[in-house]
Amino acid sequence: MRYHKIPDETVRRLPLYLRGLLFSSQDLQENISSRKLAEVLGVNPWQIRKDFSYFGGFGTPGVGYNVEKLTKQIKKILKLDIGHRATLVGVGNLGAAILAYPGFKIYGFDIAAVFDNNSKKIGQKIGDVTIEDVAKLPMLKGRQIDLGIIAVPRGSAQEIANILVDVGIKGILNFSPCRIDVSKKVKVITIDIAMDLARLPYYMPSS
Amino acid sequence: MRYHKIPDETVRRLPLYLRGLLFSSQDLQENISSRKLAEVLGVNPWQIRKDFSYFGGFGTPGVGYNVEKLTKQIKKILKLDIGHRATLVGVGNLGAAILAYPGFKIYGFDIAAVFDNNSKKIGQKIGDVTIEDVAKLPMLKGRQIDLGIIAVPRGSAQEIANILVDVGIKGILNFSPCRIDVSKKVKVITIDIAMDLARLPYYMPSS
DNA sequence: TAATGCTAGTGTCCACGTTCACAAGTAAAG
DNA sequence: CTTTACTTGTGAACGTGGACACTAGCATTA
Ligand SMILES: NC(=O)c1ccc[n+]([C@@H]2O[C@H](COP(=O)([O-])OP(=O)(O)OC[C@H]3O[C@@H](n4cnc5c(N)ncnc54)[C@H](O)[C@@H]3O)[C@@H](O)[C@H]2O)c1
Ligand SMILES: NC(=O)c1ccc[n+]([C@@H]2O[C@H](COP(=O)([O-])OP(=O)(O)OC[C@H]3O[C@@H](n4cnc5c(N)ncnc54)[C@H](O)[C@@H]3O)[C@@H](O)[C@H]2O)c1
Repeated sequence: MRYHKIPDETVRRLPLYLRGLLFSSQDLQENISSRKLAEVLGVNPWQIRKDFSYFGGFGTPGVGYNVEKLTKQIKKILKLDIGHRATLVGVGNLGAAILAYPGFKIYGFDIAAVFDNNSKKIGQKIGDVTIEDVAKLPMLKGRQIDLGIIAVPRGSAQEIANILVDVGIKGILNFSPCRIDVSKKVKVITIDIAMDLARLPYYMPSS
Repeated sequence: MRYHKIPDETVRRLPLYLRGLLFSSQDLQENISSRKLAEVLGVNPWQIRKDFSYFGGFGTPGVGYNVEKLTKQIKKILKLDIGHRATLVGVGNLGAAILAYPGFKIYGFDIAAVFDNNSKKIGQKIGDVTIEDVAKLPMLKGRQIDLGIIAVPRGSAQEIANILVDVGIKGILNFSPCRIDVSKKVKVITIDIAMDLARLPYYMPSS
């Protein structure tokens, strides 16, 4: 294998492959072929092989990929081999749903601290975390948290992001429908659910 | 302007432009330049102009784009000029959050029917809709609903999707972390929040 | 050992999308 | 009218990523 810059699109797909491996590991097959994995996920086999080839040979011709080894490799590439601790800011409708969602665990994420500014919510315990006052957010340093999840109203998102960056968070998942401007050292991914819904009608045959 | 196939990536960005126009329309400026809009959204001006150019000239050189006209045009292209009625299936943590979310309105969406299979929830009224028994989902036809939102556990997602297709839904927004297989006539967009979070660490400097 | 069947890895070509530079158009000021 | 400042619209160059075909490797069977 020669040197290759890894395409962003490949990185985008790796979690999908990982999901496929983790969810279909009930099959208890030791090996899985690119054809089989592609079938499960609804993608092309050669896309999968190409993506993996950027990182060196995982598989064995004639056999496929060892599920356990492949899973570990992808986790390592995505830096999910070490667990990550996240903080959630804003425990409203969406925040509460995220907090209750078990789906982050399979990727090794742990929501270890949550904040809100509503005095009625502060102190409440949800699952095994207690909602803290957002005023104390700036003191988060040293609690080994490297990810931030923003679920506050749009007007407060940038402000919260600034604090998160100050306390050393390296990645932000933002649910507010707005741009967030931070140091280039920090990666921000914004999910705007309404925007995704908005492009659905375009593809629908006009009734 | 000649004939051009509209790139998918352009369609993906149109809702973003629309969001920018709708949220910054408090400025009450009659016109907005591509430079200004780009600044607000954090994208490139020429990308915006290129995207708009696929649909013909919206703007006026030296002046910019008329905000109202542009807004209407984008809505028309995305088929958001006519309102859309959606049904939500699964009123759990996430479903409830979506139901409470006012952000769909600006794109003209209305969640007009919601379903669940939990007898404790059926009959409950949230906002101005009442949760109906999912067993009655197959009888949705004729209620002028063309969009479906799936927020049920992974194992039930495909089953619900099949019913939605049967009753004539043309577009599905799926929050379950799984593939959904439907007729090619129906557009499915799947949002997997955990997957987005999972690619965040890759971009973070290893501490 | 030889033959067969399956699968990974990869070089190459092609399609698509982004970037850019510039011509052409508008408005306002001189 | 002329000049200046600004903005759109777009052809063309460029870069990236996807589709594919083919080689090489492994395993199983004869
Ligand atoms: N609910 C959804 O389905 C949904 C979907 C997409 C996007 N969003 C976005 O997610 C964000 C949250 O949505 P929501 O429905 O949970 O809203 P919400 O009003 O239910 O919750 C917001 C929470 O943030 C808290 N909060 C407000 N300002 C704060 C601050 N400065 N610091 C800390 N906490 C603060 C509030 O006390 C509240 O608990 C919004 O930006 C919304 O646009 C929500
Ligand atoms: N909560 C989150 O933040 C989150 C994030 C990403 C994805 N998701 C996904 O969204 C889906 C829902 O998540 P949730 O947290 O709301 O789960 P949940 O368990 O809180 O809610 C599921 C709801 O669906 C109902 N339901 C179950 N089977 C049904 C059926 N066959 N027909 C109709 N209703 C049915 C249940 O009664 C319940 O009310 C899951 O697939 C989950 O993976 C959730």
